[in-house]
Amino acid sequence: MESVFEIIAEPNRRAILSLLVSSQQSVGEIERQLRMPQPTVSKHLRVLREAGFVESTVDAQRRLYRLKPEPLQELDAWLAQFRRFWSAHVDALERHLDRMDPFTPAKGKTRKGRSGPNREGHKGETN
Amino acid sequence: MESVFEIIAEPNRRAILSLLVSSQQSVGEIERQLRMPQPTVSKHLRVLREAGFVESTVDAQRRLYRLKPEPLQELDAWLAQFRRFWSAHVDALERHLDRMDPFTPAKGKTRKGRSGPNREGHKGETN
DNA sequence: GCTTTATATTCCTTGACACGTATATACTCC
DNA sequence: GGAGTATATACGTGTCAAGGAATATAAAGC
Repeated sequence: MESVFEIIAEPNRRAILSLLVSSQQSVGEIERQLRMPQPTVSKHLRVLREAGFVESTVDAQRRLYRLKPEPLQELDAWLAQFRRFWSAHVDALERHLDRMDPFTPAKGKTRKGRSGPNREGHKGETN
Repeated sequence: MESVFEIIAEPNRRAILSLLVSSQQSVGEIERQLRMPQPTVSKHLRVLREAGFVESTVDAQRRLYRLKPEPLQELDAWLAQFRRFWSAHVDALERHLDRMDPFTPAKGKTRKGRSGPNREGHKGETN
């Protein structure tokens, strides 16, 4: 249970994070809004806390939990390497479609069959 | 094994994705570059393919795998909800530091003290 | 057709983790 | 100080996925 990625793999934890994005919440509030048993909430909060996703503040018997940005930024940083790719991909797709159908009325969808070669060295068919 | 998040929780799968971002690769090339057993590569590729992260192209006995953008964009979309938060957080942190240490030479910016109340209702100490 | 090369799949074992239930800790208020 | 409230932890259990080893599928070339 080390990496940022494993932490957010759990749906309940993602729900908690999404809930905390608006404002800090006590354990009880999370429990009620997400309709999950209190021990479950506490356990997930523990994981999130130890991974640096949240921090807690004591208010009498309550603990107020709020988000910390660093781990999510780390995730964002990992994702960054793919952004270049997918913008390039959109361009390539557009060129590809252009080649296939020069008469597409831009945003229209009346595409017809094609006959030209693939871009790049594709030698077979997509699975 | 449904969600995008569970898919990328696995380190080897992330390695494969990172490898494919530069260009498409055959199973053997992935196997050699990442130094993992071939069945492992094939199994992870299967997961990635079924989740839409990659697609494959047949080239004789080889299969060339390449990235598909959609699942990663979905991840990016989820992350988007937190971006607002963490830009706000940077501002808050700066105000906080201002308050704590008025004399920090902080990268050339002379910080001055302040006196206003905290934002939000913090009532205790951070753990 | 047989061998080599490339990839996929099956079977088995193991470990991690999420959950429920029960209990512990801690604070408040009367 | 005892009851009530809020949160954390411990323990036992079931599930599921990752890994290794062996094998299956399939294409290429001689």
